[in-house]
Amino acid sequence: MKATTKRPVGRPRDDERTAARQEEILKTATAVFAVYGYRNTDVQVIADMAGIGKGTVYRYFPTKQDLFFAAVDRGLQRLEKQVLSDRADVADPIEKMMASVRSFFKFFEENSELVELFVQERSEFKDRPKPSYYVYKGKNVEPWHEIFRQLMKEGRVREMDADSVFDFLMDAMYGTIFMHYFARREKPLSERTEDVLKILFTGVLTEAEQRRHSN
Amino acid sequence: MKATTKRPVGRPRDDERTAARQEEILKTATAVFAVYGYRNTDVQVIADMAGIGKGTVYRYFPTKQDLFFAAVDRGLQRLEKQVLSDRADVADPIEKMMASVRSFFKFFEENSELVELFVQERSEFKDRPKPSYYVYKGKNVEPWHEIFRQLMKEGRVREMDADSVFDFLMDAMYGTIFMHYFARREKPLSERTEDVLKILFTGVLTEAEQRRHSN
Amino acid sequence: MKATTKRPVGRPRDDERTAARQEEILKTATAVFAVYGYRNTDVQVIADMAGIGKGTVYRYFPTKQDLFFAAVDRGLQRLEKQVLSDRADVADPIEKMMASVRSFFKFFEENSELVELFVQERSEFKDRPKPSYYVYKGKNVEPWHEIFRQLMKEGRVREMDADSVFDFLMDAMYGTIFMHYFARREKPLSERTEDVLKILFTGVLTEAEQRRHSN
Amino acid sequence: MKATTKRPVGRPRDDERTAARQEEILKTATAVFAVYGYRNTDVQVIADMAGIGKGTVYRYFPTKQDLFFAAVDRGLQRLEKQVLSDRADVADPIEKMMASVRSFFKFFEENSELVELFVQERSEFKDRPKPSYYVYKGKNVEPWHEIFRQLMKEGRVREMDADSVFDFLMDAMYGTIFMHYFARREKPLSERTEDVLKILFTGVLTEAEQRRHSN
DNA sequence: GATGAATGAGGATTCATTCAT
DNA sequence: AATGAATGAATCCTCATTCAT
Repeated sequence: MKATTKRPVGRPRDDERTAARQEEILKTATAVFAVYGYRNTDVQVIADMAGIGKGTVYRYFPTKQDLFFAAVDRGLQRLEKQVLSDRADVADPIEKMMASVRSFFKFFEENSELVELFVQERSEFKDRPKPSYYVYKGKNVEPWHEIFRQLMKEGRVREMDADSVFDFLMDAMYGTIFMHYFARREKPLSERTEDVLKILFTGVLTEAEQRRHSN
Repeated sequence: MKATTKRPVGRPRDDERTAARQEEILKTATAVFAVYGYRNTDVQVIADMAGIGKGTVYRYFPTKQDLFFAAVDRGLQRLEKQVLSDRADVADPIEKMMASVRSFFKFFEENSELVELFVQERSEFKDRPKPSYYVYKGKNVEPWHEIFRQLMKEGRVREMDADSVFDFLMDAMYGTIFMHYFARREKPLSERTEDVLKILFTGVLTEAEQRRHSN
Repeated sequence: MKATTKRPVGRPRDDERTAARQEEILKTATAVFAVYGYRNTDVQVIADMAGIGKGTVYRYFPTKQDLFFAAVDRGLQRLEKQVLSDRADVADPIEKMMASVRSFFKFFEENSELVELFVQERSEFKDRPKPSYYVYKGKNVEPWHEIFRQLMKEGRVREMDADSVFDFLMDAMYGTIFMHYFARREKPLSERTEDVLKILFTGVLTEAEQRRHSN
Repeated sequence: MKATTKRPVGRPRDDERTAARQEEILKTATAVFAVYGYRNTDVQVIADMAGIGKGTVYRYFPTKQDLFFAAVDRGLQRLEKQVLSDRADVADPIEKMMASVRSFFKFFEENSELVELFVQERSEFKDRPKPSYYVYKGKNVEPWHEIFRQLMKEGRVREMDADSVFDFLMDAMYGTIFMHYFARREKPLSERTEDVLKILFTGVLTEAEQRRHSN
């Protein structure tokens, strides 16, 4: 049996250095992948931009694919962290929704490279068992369902299938950021937030038409 | 004496055969690109699946890129044609909207490879001057604006910026199809149509909450 | 059994037409090969420039190589014809030499593409049993030897190995045209004729030095 | 404490090994290009003959063209070096000329592949800004002019345009080596040296005829 | 005979990954 | 541990030649 890690002193700094370098590589890789695309990116370029040797990159990430996935996952974690943080202090469920959407758009406005990474993940790795946004959604589906159920019980949100609402929300949100960058809109993403929330909340029809339409 | 037809005495052109073969190549290419992705697709495979020589593919499309773009454009044209056709006989503007959305979803349900092509186009050719959906949107923006303006004048749609509504509609629609395939939902896309329309039309809030929210 | 060609009248014009077309192809091919080089020349381009179909080119010349060789040979024949014609009326052997050299340079000045063809023949077909200039030289070696022998007998040309003189003459002549085009000299080739003849005839040393050198 | 050498802690460069390998590649490439011709040469063959991977060849020379040019340039440098070295200890200008010509012929006798490379350079890269022999000539033109001027002043070389003499010399020299290999002469090139020098110096005419001819 | 559509062998180049130092 | 030299599998594209019309 090997000795268990118990050497008390030694060089504990290395772990830190390792983590910092890993983060540095991921940051660089994210930027490069976003600009050139996964297939058009030469690992050498990432190494150069990170100021390290190519072999070192491979020391931290065994394959280019691993590196890419790690970059995507890092982005997802940062997204999740920011959204959770931004809505943490909000109590009212509707406000919570609004805060989430705002945070979501703000994040992608500041990290637009991530949109590219998501698209590339889908484009290159159709068969990745757990595409990233999927994971993200998975983790969030329960809390959101909870919010919706509560709002329906309170009579603030129309009685409808919680899944449908949630899916629509996700689709509208992801669709908005995708299209924003696909279509190269110039209006800042954050400025679209209120429009999206308004339509999501109240729909496009007038009250009268809504009623007529319900029959 | 025969009419002087310059010099071509040899094998006469067969435009029909040419067009059919081109269509065949595009169909095959669409399928193959969708499955393997642009970069992972070997033109040889397309040729094999189409049952022709590789040189023939290059005879019809000078580069792999040209072939890809042609496949995307063919898809767009078919989409446009179907949507226009499906809503042609609908008079009421709101019914027109509904018919469009239904047609749109139906089309992508039947041609899900196109979703892949769109994603790949963005992923590989970020700088294509006119990404396809963009063109599609461009052509449709004016008719839609017209519909919205009319509906607002009739008091059937809330007074709001027509651009915002249109963008939201596009985002929600494209977002829905993207997410549908990204997230590998199992529910058929067509079944989501009514949900999407309903939320789009009436929002998620109850009437009471909508009013409260408007203040 | 097929009828043997005995129809007395018919279309005797065809042979002429065939010959003219063959000549036309060779002329075009010479120009195109000279500009792009053998390997970089697409037979399609020759066909296009000749205003005929590619298949027709292959009807006249079974392979690209055959076409190239035919173009070279055509050039050689024209060269030989011109040189022989230009010196036909000259009686004095030294004048004959001068006329030949002048004619040679003049020909390549007017048909500089041929220089390219010769170079390419050597570059691409090292193993051609009978490289063109070789053939040319072969046909001419005997007449020239005769001229030299006569001049030596008359005491007008120094006693030396006729082969050496002939080789030197050929080398100096071909060397001059090669270098002229290789080095892209601007002075017309024809203007070099007298310089070359003078050095060839009298050498570069002064009389005094020549004598000193002979000891 | 060690001197701070930036970051490179990894495998140290081995400039010597690199230079040796580069030289090895060029030597192999020269031989292969000479035998098969530029266009008919598969870089894989060069790699195989050099006993290295194809990728390694491309690591040293980014394109096949670069490799070819490097091979030509290496040949030229060796030629120049040898000629300069062989005539370095010769003081008398005429002896210098003779030494140069002998050295030149000797070099190409021992490096006949270079003749092929020169021809191919012309054949494939007509538009290379500075064809090799051109560069060679350019570097040598001034020293040679100096020699000629001096000889004329001393009354050892006939008064004539130094350019004409130089061009003739170059043409005769290059022409001789070209023709020697084009025509596959069997007599060793070095044995032609004296013949060439003799004619170059004294011409072919007898003294009497030279005089008659000068009028 | 003439034409040009179809074919596929051939070859340059890229770049992920390995591994000697 | 870090580095970058070495490798070769993978792929796009060209174009001589064939052959149906």
